[in-house]
Amino acid sequence: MSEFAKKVLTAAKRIPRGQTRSYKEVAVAIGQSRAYRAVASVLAKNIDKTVPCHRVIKSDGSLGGYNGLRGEKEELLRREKIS
DNA sequence: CGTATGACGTGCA
DNA sequence: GTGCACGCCATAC
Repeated sequence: MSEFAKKVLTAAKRIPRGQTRSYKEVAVAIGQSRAYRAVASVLAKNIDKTVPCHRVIKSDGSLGGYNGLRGEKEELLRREKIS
């Protein structure tokens, strides 16, 4: 796994439960603020269960994609946020 | 090695 | 406020 991907996954793991971070914020967190595109690509191809990638959303607050694991990103996030 | 694609973001109409 | 087009980085083919 590339270091970049590792950083992305780590950043995602650092996201507190009940909260969300935008792809751009994650990119900035790993030191590559302009790689938010790559962040999305990495997360898309690396569906790691150890990573709460469902907490990573778009900057405007939209859920974005999240396809692989459940497909119920909305409900999952909602449950975490409300709790 | 070069081209195309994607869970995006920002700007302009 | 919504929609379209361009730009960005890394990965896949």
